[in-house]
Amino acid sequence: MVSIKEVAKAAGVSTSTVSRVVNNSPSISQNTKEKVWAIIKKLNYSPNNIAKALITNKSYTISLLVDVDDEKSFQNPFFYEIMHGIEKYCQEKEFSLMVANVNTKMKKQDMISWLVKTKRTEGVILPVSILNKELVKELKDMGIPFVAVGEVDSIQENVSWVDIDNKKGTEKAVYYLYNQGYKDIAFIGLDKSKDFSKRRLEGYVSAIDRLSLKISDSAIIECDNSKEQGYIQMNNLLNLDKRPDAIVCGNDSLSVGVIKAITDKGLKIPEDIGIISFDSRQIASLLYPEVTTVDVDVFEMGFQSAKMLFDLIENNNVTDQGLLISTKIIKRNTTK
Amino acid sequence: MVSIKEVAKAAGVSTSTVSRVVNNSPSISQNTKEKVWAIIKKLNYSPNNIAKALITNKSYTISLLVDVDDEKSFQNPFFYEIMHGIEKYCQEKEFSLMVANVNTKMKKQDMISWLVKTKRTEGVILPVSILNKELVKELKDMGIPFVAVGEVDSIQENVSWVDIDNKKGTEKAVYYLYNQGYKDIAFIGLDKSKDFSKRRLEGYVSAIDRLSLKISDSAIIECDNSKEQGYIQMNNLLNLDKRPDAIVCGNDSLSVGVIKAITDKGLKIPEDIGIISFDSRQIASLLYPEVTTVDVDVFEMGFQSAKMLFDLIENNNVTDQGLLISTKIIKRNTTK
DNA sequence: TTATGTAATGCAAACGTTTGCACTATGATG
DNA sequence: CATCATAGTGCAAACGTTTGCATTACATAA
Repeated sequence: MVSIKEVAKAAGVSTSTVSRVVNNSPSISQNTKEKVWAIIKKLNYSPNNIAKALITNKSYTISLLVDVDDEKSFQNPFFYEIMHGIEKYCQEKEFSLMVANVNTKMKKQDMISWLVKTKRTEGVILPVSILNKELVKELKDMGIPFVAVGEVDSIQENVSWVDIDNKKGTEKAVYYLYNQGYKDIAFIGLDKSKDFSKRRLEGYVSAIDRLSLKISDSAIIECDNSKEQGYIQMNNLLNLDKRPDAIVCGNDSLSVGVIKAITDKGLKIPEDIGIISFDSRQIASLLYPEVTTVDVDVFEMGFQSAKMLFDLIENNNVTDQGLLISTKIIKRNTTK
Repeated sequence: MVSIKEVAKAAGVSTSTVSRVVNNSPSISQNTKEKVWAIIKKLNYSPNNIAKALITNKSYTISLLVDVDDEKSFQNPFFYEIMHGIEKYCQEKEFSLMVANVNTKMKKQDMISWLVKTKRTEGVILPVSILNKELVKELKDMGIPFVAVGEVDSIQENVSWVDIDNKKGTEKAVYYLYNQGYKDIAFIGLDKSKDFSKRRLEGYVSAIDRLSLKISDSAIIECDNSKEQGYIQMNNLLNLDKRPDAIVCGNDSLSVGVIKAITDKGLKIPEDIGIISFDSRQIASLLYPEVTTVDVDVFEMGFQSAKMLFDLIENNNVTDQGLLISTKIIKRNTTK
C-alpha cells in the first residue's frame, strides 16, 4: 500500500510537506499543494490512520456499549435507530463507531478498560441500565468521556445523558385525549423497576392535575409490559362501575391486549374508548386499529448523544448535563 | 498511560522480553514470565493496540456495512441479532467491530476504500442488497476479504455468503401443515423484486410437488409485504369456490391482514384455516392469535458470517462458498 | 550594502510496539 | 578439555505518520 514516503518521493518534496498538504496546513504554497495533490490522486494514496493515531495519540474512534441480554438495555427495535443516529454524527467527524457487547465472560469493567487502554477508544456511549456508581468511578478515573442513553438519576453526579422526554410525552398524550373530548383518562403500565416508566406516570399525574381532572383509585395500574397484562388489566377497568373513556399505555405491548379486551367486550375504538400508547412505531401501524402513539425520535436521541460525547471529547470542560428529546403525538386510529 | 518501556524498566528486562511475555512467546523462562507479569499487574499495563497495529500491519478490526435507507438492506429487527452474532465472534478473536452506514454523500466505493485504506479494516460484512459487480470488483482489487449476508446469485462468482435457508423454510412449513391435516395450502406474498421471496416460493412449490398436492391457479399470490395486502389477498382467497384451508405467508406483516380477513369472515383459526408465517419473531407473539412461524436464527447467521470472514482473513485460500442457516417451525396458535 | 522579517520547506525525533539477528551463558557431547 | 547446541535475552530497525525547530530564499527596510 502506498505510503506518504512514496508520495513525497514522486512529488519531489519531503514527507512533512505531503503531511501538511493532506491536513491542509496554511503554510503551503499553492504550487506545491497542487503538485502534491496530483501525485496523491495519481498514486491513489490514502493516509494510514493507524500511524496517525499512534503519533497523535488519538484513535478517531468511539464505542457504543450494549448489553444484549439485559432487557433493560436498548430494546431491539430501538437500537438500530440509536446506532444510526450515533453513526451519522461519527461520519461527520470522520470517526468510526465500534460496537461492543458487555455481557460476556469479561466483566464490564474489563471490557471498558480494554476498549480504552488497548483499543484507545476516545469516548463511550452506553445505556444507563449498565451504569452504576462503580462504573462511573472507573470511567472518570480513566478520564474517558462518556454519555449515557437514558436519564441518570441525581445520585450519579456529573454524568452526561440523553433521554426521551418521557414525562412530557404522557403529558402530551393526556392533553391530546382531553382535547378530543375524553375526560376519564386512565394510565396502564406502571413498572416501578424502570425509571422511564415512573417518569411516564409523573407526566400523567401532572397533566391530570393541571387539567383539574380527578384520578380515581383505579386509574393508575401497575403491571409489566405484555399483551397478557394489557388484556387482564383492561378487563378489570371495563368491569368497573364507571369505566374510563381513554387509556394511556405506558408501554407498547400492553396496547395489544388493551385493544383486544375492549373489542372483545363489543366496545368501539375510538368512539367508546380512546387509546394512546408510547413509542412502538413498528407495532403501532401493524395492529387493527392502528394505534395513536407518543412518538419517540430515537434517531435524534442517538445523534444528540454522539454530539454531546464529541463536545466532551473536544472541550473537556462541558458542563455535565442531561438532554431531553421531545416527543410528538402521531394520530392513528385509536383516538377520535 | 504506562507503556512497555516502563514495564521493561521496572522489571529490569528489555522491551522485547516484555513483548514476548505479553504475547506468550515460548522462549521465555518461567522466572522472567512471572516477574514481568507481576510488574504488568502492578503498573496496570495494557498494550497499545494501535502501535501493535502499525507494526504488524493489522488493525484487528472488521467492519459491518449497513444501508439504513434501503429497505432491502438489513431489516430493523434483524439487525440487532445479526450484529450480536458477529460481535460475539469478534470478541472471541479479540477483534473489534466497526459499524458503518454506506448511505451518505460519500459513495459506497469511497466509504469502503476509506475503511480499508485509511482505517485498515481487515474484513467486511455487508448485506447482499448493496453488492453489485462493480463493488465486488473493487473489493477483490483491494484484496479485502468480505462476506455477504444474503444469498449471492451465481452471476457473482467467488463471493462468500451466508443466508437463511429460505427454500427449506417454506418446505418445512408446507410439510408441517400437511402433517397437521391441512391439504389445500396456498402461498401469499411473492415479491419478485426480492430474491429471498422467490426462494420461499420455490420451497413451497417443491414441497407441494413432493406431496403430490395440486396447486390451483389462485394458490400463489404475488403482493408486497403489508397488512393491507394480506387482508385484500386473503379476502380474495376466501371468496373462491374452493378456499384453501391453510396459508403460508411469505413475509411477516402480511399475516396480520390475513388473520384479520379470516376472523372478519367469522372463520376460526386454526380450525378452519391454518397459518404459518416467515420470521417475525417479535410480531408473531404479539398478535391474537399468536402466529406459528418459520423461525430464523438471525444470531447464528451473524455468527457464521463472522466465522466465514475470519476463515477468509486467516487462510486466504478458503473455497468461496455459500452457507445456508436452517430454520425451524415454532408452533404457536395459528396451526392445529 | 547589511540587517531583518517572512513564507515555504526540510530534518529528524517521536509515538509504542514487534521481530530478525546477535549474543551470552549453560549444559551436553565427544 | 574443547566443541557444539540451545535456551533465554537484548539490540536496534522498522511500521507511517506528525510536528517543533532549523534552514533556505527572497523581499523589504535601513
